Amino acid sequence: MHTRRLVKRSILGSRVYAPSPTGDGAPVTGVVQAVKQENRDVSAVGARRSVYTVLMQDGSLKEFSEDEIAAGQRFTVFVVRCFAAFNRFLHAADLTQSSSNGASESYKVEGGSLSPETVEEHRMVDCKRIGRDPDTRSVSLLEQKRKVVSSSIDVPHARLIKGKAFTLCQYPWYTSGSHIVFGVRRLIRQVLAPEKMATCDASGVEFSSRGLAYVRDSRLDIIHEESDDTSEIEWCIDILDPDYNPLYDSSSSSEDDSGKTPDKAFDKLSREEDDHRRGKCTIHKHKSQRTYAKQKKKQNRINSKRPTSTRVTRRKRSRKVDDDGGYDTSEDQSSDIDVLDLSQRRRWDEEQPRKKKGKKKVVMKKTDGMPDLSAQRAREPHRQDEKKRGKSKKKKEKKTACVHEFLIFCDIHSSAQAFTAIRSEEEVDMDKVTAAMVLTSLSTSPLVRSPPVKVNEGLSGSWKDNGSTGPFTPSSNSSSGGYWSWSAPSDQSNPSTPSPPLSADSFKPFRVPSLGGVGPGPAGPEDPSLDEQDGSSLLFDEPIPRKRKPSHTASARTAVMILIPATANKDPAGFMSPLEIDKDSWVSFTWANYTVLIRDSSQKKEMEMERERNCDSDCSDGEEDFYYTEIKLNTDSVADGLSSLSPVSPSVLSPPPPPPSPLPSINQLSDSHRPPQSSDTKEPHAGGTTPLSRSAPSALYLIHTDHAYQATAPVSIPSSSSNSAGSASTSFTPTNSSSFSISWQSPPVTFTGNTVSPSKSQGFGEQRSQTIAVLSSPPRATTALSRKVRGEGKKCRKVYGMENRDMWCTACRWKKACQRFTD
DNA sequence: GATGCCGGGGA
DNA sequence: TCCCCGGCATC
Ligand SMILES: [Zn+2]
Repeated sequence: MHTRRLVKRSILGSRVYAPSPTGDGAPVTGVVQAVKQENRDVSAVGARRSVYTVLMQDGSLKEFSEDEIAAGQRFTVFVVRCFAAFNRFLHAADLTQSSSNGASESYKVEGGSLSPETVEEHRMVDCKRIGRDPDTRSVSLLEQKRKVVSSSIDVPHARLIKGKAFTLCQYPWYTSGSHIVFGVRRLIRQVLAPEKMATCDASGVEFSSRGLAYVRDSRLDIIHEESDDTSEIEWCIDILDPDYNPLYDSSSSSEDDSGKTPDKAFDKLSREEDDHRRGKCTIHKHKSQRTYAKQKKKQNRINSKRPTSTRVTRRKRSRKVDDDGGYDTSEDQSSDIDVLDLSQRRRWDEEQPRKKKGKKKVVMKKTDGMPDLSAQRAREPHRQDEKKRGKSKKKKEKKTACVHEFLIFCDIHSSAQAFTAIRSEEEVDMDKVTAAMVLTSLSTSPLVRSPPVKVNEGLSGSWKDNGSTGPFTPSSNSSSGGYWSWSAPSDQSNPSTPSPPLSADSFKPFRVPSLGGVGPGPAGPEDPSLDEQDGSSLLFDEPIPRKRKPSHTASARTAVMILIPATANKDPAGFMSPLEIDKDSWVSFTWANYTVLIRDSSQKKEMEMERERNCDSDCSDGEEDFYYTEIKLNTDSVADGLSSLSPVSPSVLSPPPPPPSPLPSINQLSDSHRPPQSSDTKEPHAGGTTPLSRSAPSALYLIHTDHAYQATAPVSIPSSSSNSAGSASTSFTPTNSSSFSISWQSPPVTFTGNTVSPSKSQGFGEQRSQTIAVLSSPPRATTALSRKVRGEGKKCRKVYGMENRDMWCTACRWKKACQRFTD
């Protein structure tokens, strides 16, 4: 299968983690040089195994089985898995373990406690226990993937919950005891198939109702919700009014409940948290406001609902979570209450040791009018059955869409769906291909507005700690539609950049402020300019290209996600902060025990292009633009962070062949090591700007997804140990860069470096000169310039088809340059 | 093979 | 000037 081939290819050159020679946990990195197939009967998986020849840092070549180098791959999987797990997590009331990190800081959203292991566990559970020991690395990768897949399949079920959960995450300050007003969105456009999802854009969503929810521990109880059209509601919750703090509201969730919330306690809590909230909420507010504006229609209704009345009772759907990780989604229109159990936050309990049934039983109760979950469950027993759920695919998908909207990782979601779809069609064995596909699909998925999810937890994570800023705070502004924005946690004033008026679609870059602490202030101060430039990072809003559209389209969407486990100890690898690569273009937040960095490169690219256009400087033609853009991207992203990447020199003609060999440890990439030449980076990242690098979570995994099904092999970058030095590290090879997926357009990780266009790697200046040169040479220039480069966009012919030739613009009819769809 | 369009040409 | 079309560079 073609795909398969692609995958393989992409694997080549990928950085992987190999078991450490010493046997202890620290893995070693290497680059895959070759992949051999071994036909073993891998009964279980039914797939053949691959043996990877990896070039180790020390220059030696070693062969590893898939299992052994799973890390990299694992990453891919991991991501998926994580999400799936997350869902589970959300659902599972039991995750009591909250973990590890003492994260119980105040606001942590619960997700924080998920440790990889945990994830694994859950996953396993979900997966029906395939019988693997999560910890065992020996498990074959395939197997792992498989599992993952399966779990991801489950995802759809969780959509609602997920959405909620995420929402909560976004607003970490809503801790137990908080009340929130939420909105339920409904997807206007029903998305039935993953394919279509791509088409779903933000416009397809509108608020259909609002309600009040109470955050209890990690659970989000929907106390009251109003909506007109229940059936259509997808139940994505959006918090509309962060400030609203109906202390008086009741609805407690305690189990027993009667519905009363201990106001006092609650109050206390709220107060306690208030401070936090305040600061954090700021930006948020913006969003809210906007939202409000947008949703005016509904507002009327809503208003009435507001606070005072707290106990509502209407329920439309209810959902429950099981301890065992199973969750119930009763998404049906019928249920009234939604309960979200994020995890166990003990806080509330502590304060009010209420009754929790053993673990978290999820049973939430609603106050008055809310029937117990169990009751509901009873009502909707069918839902409980997972299998059943599976059957009703349509439903699932539909809902998923909803979730999609809210997740930062919408893409992922989609991919999950895509995957699901694929799987359903044929029992696919989850192998790399599949995984790759999943990832790929991720990138294409439509995101409606997906706000970045931010979990502000008190992770021990290094990132957060740094600087004054505290946890990550992406400062983004709202963008699209004003839907999402993050607020800065600690600062009361919103540190984050004020949201400048962005074009509707534009997104500001999320900056990860001083993560390292080294950096100057939190957000933006460092480089305002940067913001502007890279801001594109998280634009999920742009119009979504059709799925599977060629990556070339400007709108191609790709997303890179990096998860950095907070559990440093566990993960041996060192880590590098992607931020280093391009801090401005990454959106980061913490999730569970991970620091998650996401970047939608396409957006970035788009922005860049836009900018370029505006500047319209040298490059006059499309082609030039294109290149220019590319360059820029590389520059910015890669160079910026990696600086060294640049193949250094500048000779235009000869792009430096990427030396596959030494894997530079990312850490080294850090500023200090930057090669002087990096030139291009426009942004002055002064030393120390790469905060991330310093802090370091232990391992970093990176995923790269790309539109075109070029499956990119996930790369895991273990930076291991050495922060310092430089031993091996030299500079990033182009390859690496690609692995980092900085330049989305470039082919998947081909190790060969992106030969794609040498020029790309060059600095601007160089580029420019090159351009000039070209122009100067008459012959060439003429030829080149003479013919207009074909625009990327579809023209009349394509749009309307030959059948409707009459609909074409005249130019098209005459075979002249299209006037209607100009690029 | 399908497109997008330039350069020619006929009417 | 309006329309077509061959042909070629791209996709
Ligand atoms: Zn046209």
